[in-house]
Amino acid sequence: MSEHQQAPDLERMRHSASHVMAEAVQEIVPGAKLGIGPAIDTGFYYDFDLPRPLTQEDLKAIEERMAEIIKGRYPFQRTEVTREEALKLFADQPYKQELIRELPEDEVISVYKHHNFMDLCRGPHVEHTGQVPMKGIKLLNIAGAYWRGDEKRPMLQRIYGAAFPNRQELDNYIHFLEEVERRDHRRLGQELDLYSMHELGGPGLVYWHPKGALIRETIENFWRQEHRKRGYDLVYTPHIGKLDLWKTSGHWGFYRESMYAPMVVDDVEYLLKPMNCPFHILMYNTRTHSYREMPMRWGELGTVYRYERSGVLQGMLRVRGFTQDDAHIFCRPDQLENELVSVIELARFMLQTFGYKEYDIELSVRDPLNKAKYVGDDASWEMAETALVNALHATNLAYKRVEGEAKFYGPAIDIKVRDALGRGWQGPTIQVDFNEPERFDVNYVGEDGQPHRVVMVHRTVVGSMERFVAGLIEHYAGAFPVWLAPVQATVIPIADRHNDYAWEVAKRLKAEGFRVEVDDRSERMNAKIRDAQMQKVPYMLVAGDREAGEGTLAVRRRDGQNPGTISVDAFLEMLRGDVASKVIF
RNA sequence: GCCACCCUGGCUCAAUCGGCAGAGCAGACGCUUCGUAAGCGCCAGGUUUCGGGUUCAAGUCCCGAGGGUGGCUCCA
Repeated sequence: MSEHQQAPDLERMRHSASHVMAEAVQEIVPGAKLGIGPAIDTGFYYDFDLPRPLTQEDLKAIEERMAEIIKGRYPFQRTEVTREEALKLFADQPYKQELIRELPEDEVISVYKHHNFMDLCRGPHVEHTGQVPMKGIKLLNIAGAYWRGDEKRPMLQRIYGAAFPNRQELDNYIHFLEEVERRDHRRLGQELDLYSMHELGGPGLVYWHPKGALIRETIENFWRQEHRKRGYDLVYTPHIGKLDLWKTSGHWGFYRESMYAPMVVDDVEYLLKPMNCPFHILMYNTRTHSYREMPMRWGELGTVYRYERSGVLQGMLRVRGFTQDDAHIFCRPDQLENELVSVIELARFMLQTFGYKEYDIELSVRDPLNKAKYVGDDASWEMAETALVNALHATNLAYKRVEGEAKFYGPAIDIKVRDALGRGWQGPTIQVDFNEPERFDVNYVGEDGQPHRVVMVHRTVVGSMERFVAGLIEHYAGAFPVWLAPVQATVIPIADRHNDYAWEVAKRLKAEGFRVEVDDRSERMNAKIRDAQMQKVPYMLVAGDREAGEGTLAVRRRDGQNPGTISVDAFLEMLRGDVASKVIF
């Protein structure tokens, strides 16, 4: 599943498969104009400009035709051609013409031909179409894709195909896709009654149901506790601010497309906040600060609103209103590196607690070709980047430098976490900002009695509550560890005569602060177990004649590792241990 | 926003060619009192997302809007 490790011959086979598919498409939909068709992580795709939309049935026909082409064992033949020859060969292929014209002067231009299909292509390819294993190939879906990824250019139709060396590996991949679907936070969010969204309420706006809210509250409490431990103070700020504030901060100039239109209050324009930083700066500037106070760390679970284009919204992962676990650190330049290091350590601690064992670290810097998208001068950007690099070196972490990923006000360390399925998620982000302190004239008084410019660090460790919880739902497949589970145990009386005992036990557990339910419906025990199991409750506590008689519980754990029949006290001890250790099962 | 597809009780889905909107689950009620993943019966639940149109007749065909899904572009 990783692009870094794609074997050269696997990539070659996938690319050849895309050519085979392109031939099939050209036969089935006459007049197809070819875009590009590369190999990707799990297979390949090819983009076409077609006179009609493709349908699901087309995919079937294309697959069948591919099988025939593969059976033909047609050799792939490479030919080198001059630019003029190439233009002539692809006279009726406008997209290929564009590609040819843009090839550098000294580039060797090659075309690959198999059977009746020829494509402009650098190669390499397999020897003949028979080396493409049809049993390892499945066309998956049809999607729109802009020509060359540019939304101002025509939209082509893209066919994605999975391609693996054999049937077994393809099946594994299909199972992976099914597992992804099984864990989908939108499905589980509904089944487990965690959250909803409403057509009438507006897209991209999340309603946290009691169980989802409980998970969030638990995470937030943990977050507050860990931040206080590390010298953070917590603050609250408003949800709207005057337009002038956002002009001063630079958001109006550089972030406007993500902000909601101003609302007018008493003839003055206000904006819904897309970020918390300017508010924290206003608070900082309410008085002078001494170098002795530095660093000051202000955290806020701040709810922000950002306009996101309708097509990008996705469950709780991509929404229009969300709560960031934001914090801003105001510090002296000499403190910056230490602060960055401790933020990185905090971030790693949090990730580890939630069971994210692997992550990739990226250093996000400006797009050097498009500096107009960012505020501030080169010198500050370089200073900021150097500080981040030094912090990464100090923590001994490997990272990748990614151009064009910086925020508009400064470079960042972005941590991408890997979940239980190996998929990457946006995790913590740490940004150095020399610009807003400049714009808001943010100072401290130095040892020399003179004002000095503050350096600001913006950082989140979980990102946003919405995205983080969505990630956790999928990471845990809905089976939250005991400390987070909205219902930690369900007491299951076998018959109605055990209800009193069940409630008595539940009362004791609740008195200790645990989240316990009693299923006293007039149902069979089997049905109650099934329901609790499907709600992914960690512990089911069966209470029948024997248990009621001796003050015990028959404990069933949702993962099948059953502790057996134990006393209520012993179970209490077990729960306390699970919560304290935050154990994941 | 763009391309394609989708929208039928709370949920998951049926409804032949345009011809009386139906089932399972969930819910209410009743029976059952049961030992580790669904006990039985009965009842209720619908302006087929919304607004127009075509037709003797629209869940079904056409137009528009809203919402969603998969991508593209963009992001916590």
